[in-house]
Amino acid sequence: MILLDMKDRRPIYEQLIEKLADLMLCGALREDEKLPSVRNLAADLSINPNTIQRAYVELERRGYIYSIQGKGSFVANIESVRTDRKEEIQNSLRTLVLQAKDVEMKKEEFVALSEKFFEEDMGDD
Amino acid sequence: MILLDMKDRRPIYEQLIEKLADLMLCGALREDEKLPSVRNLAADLSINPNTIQRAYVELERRGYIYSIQGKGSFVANIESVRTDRKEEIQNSLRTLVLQAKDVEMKKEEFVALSEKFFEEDMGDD
Amino acid sequence: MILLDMKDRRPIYEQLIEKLADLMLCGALREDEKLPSVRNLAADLSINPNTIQRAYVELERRGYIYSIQGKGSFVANIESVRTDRKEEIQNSLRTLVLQAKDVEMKKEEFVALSEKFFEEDMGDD
Amino acid sequence: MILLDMKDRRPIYEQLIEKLADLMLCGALREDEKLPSVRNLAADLSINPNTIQRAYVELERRGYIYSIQGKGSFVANIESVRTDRKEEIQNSLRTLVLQAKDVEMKKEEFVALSEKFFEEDMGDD
DNA sequence: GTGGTCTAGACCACC
DNA sequence: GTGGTCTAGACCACG
Repeated sequence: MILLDMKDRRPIYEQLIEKLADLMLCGALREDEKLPSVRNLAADLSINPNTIQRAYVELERRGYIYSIQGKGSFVANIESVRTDRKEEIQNSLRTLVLQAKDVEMKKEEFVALSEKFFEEDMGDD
Repeated sequence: MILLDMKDRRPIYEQLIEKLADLMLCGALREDEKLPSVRNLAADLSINPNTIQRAYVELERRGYIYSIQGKGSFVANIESVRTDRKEEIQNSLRTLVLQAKDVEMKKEEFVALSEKFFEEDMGDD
Repeated sequence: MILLDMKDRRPIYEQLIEKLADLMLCGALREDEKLPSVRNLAADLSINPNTIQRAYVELERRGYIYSIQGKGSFVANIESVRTDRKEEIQNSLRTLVLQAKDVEMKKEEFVALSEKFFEEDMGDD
Repeated sequence: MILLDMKDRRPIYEQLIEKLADLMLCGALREDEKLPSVRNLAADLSINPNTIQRAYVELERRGYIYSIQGKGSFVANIESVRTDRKEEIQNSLRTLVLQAKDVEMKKEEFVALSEKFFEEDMGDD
């Protein structure tokens, strides 16, 4: 269900956050559905429970999940996840455009690339 | 000439690399022009010479500059810098498009945003 | 009669204690009136009977209710509940005033806020 | 400089956050001043460095401090700390007023208590 | 069994 | 030396 990339320079807990958010966005985890327990997921991924816990804490802080002592962790409002992610994308796009202008890439070229990328992975959708 | 942001979470040597590459791209540093000496730049920016050295080593590894023993470091082929940066931008754009599709952002919306960002900072150009 | 908030971070038994005390204060539970049985209340709220039991034990410890073997639990002296609660409020207010002084909030501002809060929810009363 | 209460039910890292914020508010820690290093403070308080780290991370998340790899942690904008705290106090006060109304405490009594508390610790100021 | 906290000790990147 | 991440293993409160 979740694949970690140990070669990735980003910390594991950050990868976990992203992967879990992705699962919510793609519908694999639905609202109020129970997430795997800290210990189970740790065993599945063969990493330390503390690392899972850290990811869950951050997900809760962001309002993506809610945890209940003695019961487990559950998916909160998915729409807020989508909104957050959309905002992040806008920010990334803005800085990317700034960089594109630095290398004198023209608007037309940038847009053409965007459209190409949008279409080339259509099979995944 | 160079302003570092100590509060930026990225390592200083990385900021340095980016800033120096930017200076090459914008024409402030021309081909075969001499870069400031490690010690001078360290003094100017009041940071550790080791940090400058690390940035220069990385810039040389990427082929952006070349060093001559006893003479200093010099700007190499700027066009290659531009090409590299362009490739990085393409990769970033590809992953960004993938994320956009995850949050169900439509191609039209993405392109419209891109065009907006291209135009809104025209004054800075 | 009682609504629990499973997403509330406080333990359920603590919420139960507060809610039951509130019911006594507002007159919904009168002196010597019988409380619902542990099993009934557990069924009504669909939570574990142990949790109800824990709340009842604590309520008895505080002298808010008394239990008779084989008959059930009953409301004790409500006035003592009110007195207790009042004392807690005084303590909270004292520490809140200390904090207010730490952020250089003036007495006048604090009192004005208090008066505002007293009046703004009058409709609920 | 910092005293922890091991009997306090709140987690140590939370107490630490509060104490450090207090030190900023009372002027013992000034803007851009260096905080004790994670390891030093851990040794001073005889607790685990991880616990200090956790407090620092949360303080940084709230924008109270900023950390620089290899250099240390530093006090950020104190005014924002004060503003945050003030908001928390208002929220506490609002719920406290609601509770006061539940026990039929009159506005006049509440205000009188507030004023008394404001004056009785004047010696500490 | 579940989440939440803490300790002890390790390794890394950065300066 | 600094902060940042991770592991291993423990204990507690809750249901």
